[in-house]
Parts: sequence; C-alpha cells; structure tokens
Amino acid sequence: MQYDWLNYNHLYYFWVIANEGGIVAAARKLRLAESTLSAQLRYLEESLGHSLFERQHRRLKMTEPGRLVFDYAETIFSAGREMLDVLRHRPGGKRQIVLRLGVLAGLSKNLQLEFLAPFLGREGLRFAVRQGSLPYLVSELANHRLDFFISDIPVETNKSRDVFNRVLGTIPVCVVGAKKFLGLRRKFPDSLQGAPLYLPTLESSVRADFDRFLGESGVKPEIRAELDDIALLRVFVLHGQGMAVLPEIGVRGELQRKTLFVIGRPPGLRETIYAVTPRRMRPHPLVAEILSHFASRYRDSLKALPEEAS
DNA sequence: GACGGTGAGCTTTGTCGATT
DNA sequence: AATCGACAAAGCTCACCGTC
Repeated sequence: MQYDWLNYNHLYYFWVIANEGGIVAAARKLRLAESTLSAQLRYLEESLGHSLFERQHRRLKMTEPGRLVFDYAETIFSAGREMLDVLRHRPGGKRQIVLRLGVLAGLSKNLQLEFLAPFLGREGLRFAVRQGSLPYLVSELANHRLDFFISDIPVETNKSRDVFNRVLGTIPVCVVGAKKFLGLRRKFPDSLQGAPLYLPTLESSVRADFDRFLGESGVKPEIRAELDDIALLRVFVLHGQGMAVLPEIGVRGELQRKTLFVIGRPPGLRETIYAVTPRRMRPHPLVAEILSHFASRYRDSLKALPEEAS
C-alpha cells in the first residue's frame, strides 16, 4: 500500500540497516529483534512502492531507489543530529552549512582557491570539495550528492536536461616558459615555429581556440605532449624543456617569482569557466552568492558571452 | 568432488501489549 | 475494534568446513 506520508520510524530503521550493512547488525544496535526490522523494512518498501534492498542470498544490496532514499535519509538524520549538537553544546549557536562543490579534474588549483577564498573563513560554512570527470560530476549532481560544480567544459544540455550551465567568466590564457625562452617574446607568435610546446588535450575548451590561432598565424610548433591537467602542465613547463599553453592563474606564483615568464598572449584566447547547477532546483542562497561574487570579478569578460552555453 | 553438519542472515507466522 | 510495533519460534537458503 502506498501512502502520501512517510513513516520516519521506518525510514530511520532503513537508514540504520544501510549504515550497519545488514539487519542483524542493525537489530543489535537498535536493541530490537531481527524480525522486527525485517518487517518494518518491508512495510517501508511497500509504502514507497520500491525495493530498497536487493536480497542477494544472505546479503542485502542497496538498489538505485534505495540509494536515493538513503541520501535523503542521510540529510534528514544528519540534520537531526546537528540540531541536537547545537541545542546541547552550542546554545544560541548557528547551524553549520556544508556546501558540496565539485571541480572538474584538471582545473587550475589556484582558480579553485580563488573561487572559494573569500568564503573560507565564514562562520557556519564548510566546503566539501570533490574532483572528478564530467560524467561523474553530472551523475553526482543528478543524485543530489553535489550542490554544484565548476568546469571549463559546459555540459551538453541535450544529453542531460537536468542541469544548467552558467557562464561565470573567462580567464586569460597565455604561452609561458622558462627564462631561456624569453628571446621568443619579440617575434611572437612567429617565434613559436618549431619551438617545443606542451598543450592541453583536444577535449579542453582552450585547445580548439589555440589550434585556430596557430592555423591563422601559419605557425607550427613542435608539440611534445598533450596533458589534461593544469597542474601537470605546470610541472612540465617548470622542467624547462618546453613552453606550455596555460591559464595565467594556473602559474601566477611562478610568474611572480620569475621562475616562469609570459612568452606571448594569443589575442582573444581565454578559458571559459562554467558553474553547473541542477536545473529544477533554486540554488542555495550561499551558492548564488558565491557564483555572483566570482562572476562580478570577471564581469568585463562576461559581457560578450551568452547567459547559457549549450 | 560429493556429502553432511553447522552457522549466519533473513523471512514468515503467530501472538501480545499499547495506543487511538 | 483496529492498528502498530514488538517479540519468539520456526523455516528457508546459502556459505563454509570437515570428512570420505
């Protein structure tokens, strides 16, 4: 029988069973008979109209609906624990908010820091930052395990209708190299002819623009490696055997310390940064504040860009 | 490898007490 | 009286282990 209301007692039992890994362990923890938990779990499944566990012989394996319910239960009962903590230990204290942020693997670490730095010291706010591939981040967002993620590649909205790309801004991209390449500055970009270069991979949004720039300039450098990680590109270029195409923010420290130098700035070459949020849900006010803070920093870059990329 | 004993995990059934 | 949540007991299935 399906109901419009939820029996939170049943939900709690399910949550403990999932946490403990089985009915026997959960029964021990709750000091109940195993049969009681088995029956209550069955009632919950019937009321929800979904099996929450797949019975595999003597083991319970969580199903997809089970995972979804577990995520909600986790939020509900974590909030309950938090409420008790606040009431018992911090009278009058404010609730701590945890924002779950995803970052596309390979994105500049400095950029991530710049993104969060203004909010890191804020009372009652904590970040849980996870890196991953684009499909992984989209899946985590769809399953409510992330509040939003940042990426330099937009999600194809015809493939995933549940997400929304917001252009946050653009970051200048340049060719950087060690001191010994400084002589190439004068006749840039012609001086890149035959010069050793490390590039972002073809999947990168910057790569296509840079290839176009080379094509228009008629210059053919010697491409030594293609790397999909900004941090890795930075390490390669620091090794001194070649230059690299990088967002300036990714090597800001090295440029300040003069261990790397800007060899040239291909005109108009910028990396676009997107914030990907769930389409149907209003972002948390704090998320909106963070996004608008970052976007305002790069406001000038935004003027020429569409509101949503597809 | 086949067989049987044992234990573990889960379900079903019947029953009872508290609450509405 | 109906419903809910709890219990005990019995049963089912399977993994593991020792023996032949």
